Amino acid sequence: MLRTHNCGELRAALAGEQVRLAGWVHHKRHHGGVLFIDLRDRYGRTQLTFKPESKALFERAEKIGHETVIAIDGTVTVRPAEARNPELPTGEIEVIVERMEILSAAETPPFVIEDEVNASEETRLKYRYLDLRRPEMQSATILRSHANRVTRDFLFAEGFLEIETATLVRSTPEGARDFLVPSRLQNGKFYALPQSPQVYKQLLMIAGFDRYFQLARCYRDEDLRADRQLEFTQIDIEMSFVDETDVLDLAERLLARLMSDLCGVNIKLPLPRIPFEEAMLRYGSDKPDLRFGLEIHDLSEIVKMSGFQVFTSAVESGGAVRAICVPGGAALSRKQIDELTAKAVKFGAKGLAQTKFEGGVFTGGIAKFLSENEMAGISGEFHPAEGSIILFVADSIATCERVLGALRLDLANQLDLIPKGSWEAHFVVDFPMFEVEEETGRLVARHHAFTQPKPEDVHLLETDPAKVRARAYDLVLNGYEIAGGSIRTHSSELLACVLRVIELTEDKAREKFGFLLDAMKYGAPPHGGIAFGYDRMMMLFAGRSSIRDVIVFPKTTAGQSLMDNCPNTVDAEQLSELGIKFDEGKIDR
RNA sequence: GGGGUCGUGGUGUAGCCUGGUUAACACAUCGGCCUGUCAAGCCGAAGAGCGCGGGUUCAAAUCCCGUCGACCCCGCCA
Repeated sequence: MLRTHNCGELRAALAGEQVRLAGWVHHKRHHGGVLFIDLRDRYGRTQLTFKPESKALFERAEKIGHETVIAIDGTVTVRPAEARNPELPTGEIEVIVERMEILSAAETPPFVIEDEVNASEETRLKYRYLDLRRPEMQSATILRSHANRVTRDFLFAEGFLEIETATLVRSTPEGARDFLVPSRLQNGKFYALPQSPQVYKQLLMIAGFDRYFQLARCYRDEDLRADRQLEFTQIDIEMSFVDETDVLDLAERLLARLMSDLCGVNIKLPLPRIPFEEAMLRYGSDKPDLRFGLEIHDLSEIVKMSGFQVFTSAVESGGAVRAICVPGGAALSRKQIDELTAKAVKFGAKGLAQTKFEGGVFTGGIAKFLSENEMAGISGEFHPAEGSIILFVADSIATCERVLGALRLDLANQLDLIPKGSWEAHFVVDFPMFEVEEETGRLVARHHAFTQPKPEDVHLLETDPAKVRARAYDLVLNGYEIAGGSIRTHSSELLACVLRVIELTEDKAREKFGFLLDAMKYGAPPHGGIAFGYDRMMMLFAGRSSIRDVIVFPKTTAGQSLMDNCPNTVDAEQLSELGIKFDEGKIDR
C-alpha cells in the first residue's frame, strides 16, 4: 500500500507511530524555519510538518505546488498545546515528515480547491474533476453513495428484488420527447432511451416478480432546469397484490429511513394525505410547500354581489375570487406591490387587487369598493393581523390557482417565512385521471393511460370523464415533487374504457403498447408502484438548490457537457454505417 | 419558442448608468523575509485591454445592433 492511514483518521492516541500518508497538497504555510503542508484526501486533512534540520527535504517541500500528489513517511506527533486546531478532527496532531515522494506533479489549478467557491459554475463544470475535489462536492457525492446503500438495504429487507431493465427500448410518442438511438443492424429504425422503466416494471409484475425495484437511469429530451437534467435517476418501485395504502406506506417508510440515516431528521409517519383538489384550492399547487402558511381562501361567495365589477364578473363567468393574507404585508412598498402585480400578470392574471388591514380596518387599494358585509366576510376568512395585506385574484379558477400559488411561494421567500432547516413531507392523492391537452382540446391521461381510475368514479368514465379521479399519488418534500406513482389497471376491459375516453383507437393502442395489452390477457396481478426522483431528493438532503450539485457530471441548461464537450459531431463513416444523412439546412452552426 | 440576469488578468469581482490620461481590488502565480501556522503574515513583481463581430463617436470595457456562452423563469417535462 502507498499509505498506512488516510488523511482523516490520525489522532493523538497514535502519537509516536510511524505512518505513510498520501494525498493532495491542499495548503502550504511557510514560516521560514518551519513549513506546514495540509495534506488532503476524501477523508480529511492532516498537517504535515517539515523541519529545517533535513535541509534537502525541506527545500523540496518548499517548491511543491498546490494539488501535487505526494506520499510521505513520518511520525505522528502531538502538537504543542498552543498550536492545536480544534476545528479539525486531526487538529491534535501533526506528522513530522521524514521522507517525501512526489507521485504526481500538478499544474496550478484554475481555481482554488475550497468550499468557499469563488469559481463560476461555468468554470467549475469545465474542470469538473477539480470541482469534485471540493469538500462540499465530495460530501454530496458520498451522501449519494450512502443513499444508494440505504435504499438497497431497506428494499431488500422488505423482500424486493433489484432487477435491471433494458435501456435500448421501444420509442412511444407519449409523454416526453424521446432520445433516439439509430440501429446499425436495421438501418432506418431506432431505439429510444427509456423515459422510465414504466412498462417494463409492469411486465415484471405480470412475470410474477412481485416486488421489484431499480435505481433506474431515465432520459427525457426536454429543456433543462435547476431541478431537471436530460438524464436522471429514479428509485423505481413496483409491487403486486397491493393497494395504494401499501405503496404509500412503503414509500413513506423509505423516505423516513433515508432522512434519518442521511440527514439525522426524523419525520412523523404516517404522512398527511392531501387530496389534489384541496391542495389546489388551499395552496394553488399540486406540490404545495407546507413549511409556511399563506393559505389561499376562496372569497367568491362573499364578494359575488360586490360593487367591484372585476369580482362580480369573474364569479359570473364561472371563475372565482381567491386571496391570500400576508402578515406584515402592509409594509410592502409601492414598488414591491408593483413587482408582485407584474409577477401575477406573468402568470396569467389580468391584475392583482389588494387592500391593507391597518388600524383594524381595510384601507387602501380596493377597500373603497367593499361593503361592510364583504369586509366582515373577508375578516372572517382570514382573521388578518394588524399590518397585513390581502392580495386578490379574480379570474378563472385555474388562473386563480396558478397565480396565487406562485405568489405564495414568492412571498414566502421574499419575507423569509420558511424556517431554516425545516422539513415537511406529505402525499397528494386523488389526482384527476384526465386533463385537457392545451393544443388539441382533447382529454389525455394526466399520469399515464395505465393508471387505474378510482372504483367509485368508474361510472363517470362514459358520462363525465373530466371528473374521474385516479388512483395516483405524489410524494412532496419541501414543495418539491420527489415521487409519484399509481395503482395500475390490470383488467383489459377497464383499460379499454380508459383508452376510449382518450380517443385512442384499438389499432393505435395496439401499435403503441400492444405487447403490454397482450401481456395483460395472460393473468396480470393487481399491481402498482411509485418512482422517486432521486436527484431532487439528494439535492434537498444535501441542502443544494440545483440537482447539478448532486450529479457528478451534469449538463448545462443547453444540454452541453462543458468538460468533454458533448454532444459532438461524429465521423461521416459512423453516419454512413447507420444510413444517416443530415438535412444541412437544419443544423445549427 | 419566449422573458430576464450575467460575461473585464489564471479565478472571483469593481469600473459601465453620467464614454476621455498607465482598467482597480482580492485570491492564485513568481521572488524575498519570517520556527507554530492552519483562508498564516509582511515586502515586492509579473499578468487582462474588457466573450466575439459590427456600428455610433474626435474618442468605447462603458452607448447601439447582432451573435455566442452560462444561469434563472414561462412554455415543455404523461
